[in-house]
Amino acid sequence: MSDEPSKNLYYHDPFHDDQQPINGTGFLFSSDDNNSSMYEHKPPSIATSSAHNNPQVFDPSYMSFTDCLQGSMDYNTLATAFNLSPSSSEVFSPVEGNQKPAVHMASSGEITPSPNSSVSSSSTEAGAEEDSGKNKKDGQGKEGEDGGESSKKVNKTKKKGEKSQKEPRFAFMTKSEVDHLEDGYRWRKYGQKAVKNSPYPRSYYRCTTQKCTVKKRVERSFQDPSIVITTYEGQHNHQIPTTLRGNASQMLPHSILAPTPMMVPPNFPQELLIQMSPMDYRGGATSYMYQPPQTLTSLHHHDQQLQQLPDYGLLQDMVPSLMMKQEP
DNA sequence: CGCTTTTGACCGGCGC
DNA sequence: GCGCCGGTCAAAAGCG
Repeated sequence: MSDEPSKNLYYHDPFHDDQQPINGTGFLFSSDDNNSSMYEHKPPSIATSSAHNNPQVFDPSYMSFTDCLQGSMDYNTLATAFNLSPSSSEVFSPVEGNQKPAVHMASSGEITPSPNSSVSSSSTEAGAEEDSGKNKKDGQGKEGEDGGESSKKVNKTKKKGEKSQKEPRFAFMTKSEVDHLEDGYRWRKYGQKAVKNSPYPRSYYRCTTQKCTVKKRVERSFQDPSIVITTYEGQHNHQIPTTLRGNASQMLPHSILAPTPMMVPPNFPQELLIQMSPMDYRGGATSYMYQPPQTLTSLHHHDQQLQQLPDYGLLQDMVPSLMMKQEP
């Protein structure tokens, strides 16, 4: 693997083949429609084989994807958590259609090795990957009627009618040597597939907590092997299992959800913003942390705390001062 | 022994 | 209708 900081990253759309040049790193979100961002993730301190990799924690309150997922922090914070420079975060708004996704880079400061980056995403999984039938067998209730078919027949009873509701999802790129980044939750790998046009496979994980249907896909960019693209789908309906370095759920100060308005792309889909709203850190793979500077009106499901304005206070404790320069 | 990973098969959607 | 492809299943293997 190349450890050298790549100058030009290419984001290989997880769901499509188009890859776009990326300078530096970014962070991409994606939701129903999809969009994503990417940030750099310092490779695990000591090349842990690949078992558990702890994202270069920034100590006191260890933050991880989880934090991000749960919406207790914005991706700036998240970036910080991974020793990334916030300035290297970018957000793209997905665009339905083929229109080129709008890339936005937040240059809150520029402490990054990588000047500016331009990432484009277009992971419009809306159509195709829609979930080709997820929801199939609720949970895992396979009737196991193996009958007599020696051939392992996957008798899945998926109702085609119900197009399984599209779970909110988001993806982000991480610069890491390990594929499966530790995020506080427990995941069980349930599949791996070769990715077209890429030598790297895509792994499928499912949250092991009962009744939790959150899934995530992890794949490595073939353009830049040092980049890992993680896509979360669904929301956790439980708290972070207390395991990893302590009680993760306790490490997240509730006020870490300081959004960075300026990071919101002008034309960022409001719907996404909504879905990206912070829920409490009780769970929710799709709680995003930033809110549009102005609108948060049309709320959907997770609108509970959407409207509350972020509290930048605590964030300051967590993130470098530079990130705070952009407060309202 | 229980849980996770591996891996080939299967399923359904989509494009041709 | 057929083939491709992404996603998932589930038995077997691996691991602590």
